[in-house]
Amino acid sequence: MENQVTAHEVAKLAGVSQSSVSRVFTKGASVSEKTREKVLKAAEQLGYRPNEYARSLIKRKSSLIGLVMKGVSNPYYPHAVKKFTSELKKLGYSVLLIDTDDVELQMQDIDALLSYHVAGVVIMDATASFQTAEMLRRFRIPAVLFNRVVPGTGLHSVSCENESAAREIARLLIARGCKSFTYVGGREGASTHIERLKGFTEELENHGFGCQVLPGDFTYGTGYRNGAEMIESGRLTDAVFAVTDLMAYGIYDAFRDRGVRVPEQVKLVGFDDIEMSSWSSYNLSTYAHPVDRMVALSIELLLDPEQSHAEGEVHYLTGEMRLRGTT
Amino acid sequence: MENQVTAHEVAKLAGVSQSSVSRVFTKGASVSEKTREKVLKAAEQLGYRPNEYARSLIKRKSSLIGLVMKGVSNPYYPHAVKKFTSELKKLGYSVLLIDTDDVELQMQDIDALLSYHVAGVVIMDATASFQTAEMLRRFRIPAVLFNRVVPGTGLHSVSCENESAAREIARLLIARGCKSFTYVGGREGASTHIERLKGFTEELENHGFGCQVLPGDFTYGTGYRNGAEMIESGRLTDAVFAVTDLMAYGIYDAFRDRGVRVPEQVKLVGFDDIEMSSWSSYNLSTYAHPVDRMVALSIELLLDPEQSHAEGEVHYLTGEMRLRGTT
DNA sequence: TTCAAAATTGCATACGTATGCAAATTCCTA
DNA sequence: TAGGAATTTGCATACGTATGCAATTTTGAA
Repeated sequence: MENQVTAHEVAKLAGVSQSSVSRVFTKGASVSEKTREKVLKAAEQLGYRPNEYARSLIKRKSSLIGLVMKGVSNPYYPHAVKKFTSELKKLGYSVLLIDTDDVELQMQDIDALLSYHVAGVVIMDATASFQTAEMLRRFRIPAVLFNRVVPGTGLHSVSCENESAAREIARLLIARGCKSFTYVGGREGASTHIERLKGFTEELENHGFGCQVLPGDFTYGTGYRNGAEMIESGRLTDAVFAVTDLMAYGIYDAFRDRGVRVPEQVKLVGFDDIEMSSWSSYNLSTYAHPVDRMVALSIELLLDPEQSHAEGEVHYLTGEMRLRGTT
Repeated sequence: MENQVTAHEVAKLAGVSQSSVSRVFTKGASVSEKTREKVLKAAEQLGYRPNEYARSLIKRKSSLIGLVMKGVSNPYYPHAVKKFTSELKKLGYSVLLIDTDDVELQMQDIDALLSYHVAGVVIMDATASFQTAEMLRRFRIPAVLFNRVVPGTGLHSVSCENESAAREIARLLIARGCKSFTYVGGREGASTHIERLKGFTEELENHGFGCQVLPGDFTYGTGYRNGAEMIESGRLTDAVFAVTDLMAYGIYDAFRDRGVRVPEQVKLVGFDDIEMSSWSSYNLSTYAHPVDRMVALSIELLLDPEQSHAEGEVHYLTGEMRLRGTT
């Protein structure tokens, strides 16, 4: 950085003023074709890049978007992250990554977002939501909760049609002739868990069926334990709906290890459609998130000033059922 | 950002000069306890955060580290990413994420790294290495290749003891009584592939054994196809070593689908020890990367001026064998 | 060819912070 | 209490770029 090439040096070499150099690199500014060529040639020769710090400072506008996640619990997120970075890059934004579950660092993370005056924040981590949301509101930084809904924060949410998807799954299992049902859930309070539980149990009730509800936390391990316990306590049902694919794998493996066959004895459905679900070891029926559309909408909400300063709303997008071997 | 609170406003409220405010937020600067308190109080009241753009500009030093990855092919990387962000945050750095496999955006990605004059770059993506490495050298930006070695770039590499680990795996399989061997590889040219292949085949040769080598690309799908083909062409061996866990899963599933039992008929070993390997559906024997130490060393190399400007070296760290159900 | 309109250019300044320097204050010792 | 050393403070400036304004050049029509 000490040997930084500046617009002044480019200007000198090109025989123009610093302003002209700046205008060449500022879209929407007017420069003659002749100077543009001279400047670009000199710039290439020197390896000039506009200094983003000076630029953001003078424009009073950041080109960074904060991406807040916590750990790597679910392979579903890396896909979304990649989509975000690609799409944002096309719009000229870069991504500031916040990814830790160290509570002591959380304040530092928020500081970073504020120090860089990020143009917006995407939150993929529920636990950070409350503290962070407050700060974001205070500093009027546009924010979107991705795949979660946290009532009362006033932030925009972009989520999947969890409830109606869960209803669809219920109807599917009924149509397959199942008579008894289990729902294995996620962390208490998580909107994905709440909404999927609601849709599933209500739809079953509409058709005159009850539902066994088991607690979970979105992890494979807990899925496995739930699956094992269902068998050992004799509470196995005709159908199991797991709140995420990851938990479904655990349940499936617990069944397989104990000789319970899927789908012959039990039908199993997950949620997310992460890559592994199409692997032959699981071949899991599941509900696919409309990830690309969710990302696109999130970005739109963040960057449209109309939207981003409006009171937060919840946007539910429709995904698609993927029928595979477990039903 | 338009309603940015500046050091001047804090200074006015606290009744001191802007310089004093700056000194309170600059570590190593000398301020009296009295002014510090006044300033901190005023700062909190106004919600002041030093503007990182102005700061980086005047100090001519970035607090950003670029993290370059490509897609999400291997669940191994998210763990490393998280570790990087946490450790870097402790040192006062934030992470600029580059994550795309869109070739057209690659130049823009490099521009971003240069525009922000990142203090260093961690590269987790082999394909970007060549183009990017050249740029990084030209602009004297410290860089570390993580889990890959690309000869001739002059960049530091932090990697796992692939070769000796592969030898250890060969000896293990021999000790288990295997007589015929297969190696299923990764993308041609990838250092992890080359080194593991070399260690494995050489050690087998030392003991008088040959080895069938099958081409691969690090993906589950190709693992599966290789596994299937081995059976269908009658070239199944006593032991199979896959270049990554991900490929091992594919091979395993192909075997399972065709009634070939692991480990009774075939012993199977992977590499990486990602979380799934301990799941009961695979319970895969594998070699665990020393991820934490690899990350720590990478950061050390990046931030130590002595190291970062020295000619790049390859640093191999020792991991640990994880014996599970497939051997 | 001439002259007004349009386009382009350079000058000067501002963004918010860090820091060398000199002035002001505090501290310590005699 | 005096007076010199040490600490703290404010002033002024610089970092590299974008942009309003005025000066200059180019364009186009008569």
